[in-house]
Amino acid sequence: MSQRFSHQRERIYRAVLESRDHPTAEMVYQRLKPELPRLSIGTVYRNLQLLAREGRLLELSGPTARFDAVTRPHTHFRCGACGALLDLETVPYDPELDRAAAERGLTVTGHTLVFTGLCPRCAGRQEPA
Amino acid sequence: MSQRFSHQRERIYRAVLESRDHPTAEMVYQRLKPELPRLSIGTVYRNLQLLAREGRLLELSGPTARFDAVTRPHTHFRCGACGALLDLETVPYDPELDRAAAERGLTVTGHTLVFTGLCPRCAGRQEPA
DNA sequence: TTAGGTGCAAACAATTTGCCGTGTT
DNA sequence: AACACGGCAAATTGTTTGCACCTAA
Repeated sequence: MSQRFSHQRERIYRAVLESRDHPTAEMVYQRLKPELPRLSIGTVYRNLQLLAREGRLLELSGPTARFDAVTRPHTHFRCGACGALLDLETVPYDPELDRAAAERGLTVTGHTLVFTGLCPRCAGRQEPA
Repeated sequence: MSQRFSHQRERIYRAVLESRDHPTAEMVYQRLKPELPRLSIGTVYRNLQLLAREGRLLELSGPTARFDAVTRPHTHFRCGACGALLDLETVPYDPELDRAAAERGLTVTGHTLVFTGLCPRCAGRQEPA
């Protein structure tokens, strides 16, 4: 788990830090390639993942797509350990949020609110289920 | 755009409807396989996608992973047309939400709130950018 | 009859991993 | 010297698509 200083990691981190568009791994790769011609896409994935695990970066939207027959906007909880995706009661959120989007000229058709953390089962274990 | 009745589609829809775990395409496929041995995974993907477009199902979490160097929980907006991912000002949401999760024994470490809709640029066009 | 739907397999795309030489401590 | 790191390419996964046949309307 210990880790040492790495040039590539810092460059990857800064590439994200200096971006305004929430880049994908591929986008980070393309941006760094001119400066770091020997950089490999695998390294980008490895480091983005590591930085996200450390909390230096935030990863938006998880891996595989999941579906829900309840189509009205509601709230989910994703267990970071076992990957379970649970429903939460629909709790009204501050409508101020919708307004904030509208003021920026954005047409809001819906929203997704996902909590992340640990489910009771995983919280009581060393190893995830 | 017209569509006719399809047994598989209904079974796929019902499989999601009767699940409590927000299944992936693969999970739906595995569950239906015993009853529909000739079902193919491609059909499952095709129909889940179609049902989601129609609004009969909700698709959670978008396609490719995107990263953000702002790690405190904040709000995003995804344009459904061009895929742009924008930041919204951090607007406080009802703290009731955190409490609701805690009451279910869930350890909440963060949350992701993503609005969906159209960005100003795409809202003013026929064809997405 | 005539589109739309499906199975099957091939094609793609996104992400991960093994191997082995390199860099950091 | 020990062990983390990075390049490269192969391997996995997740998802889409072309094609020929099937089926609802």
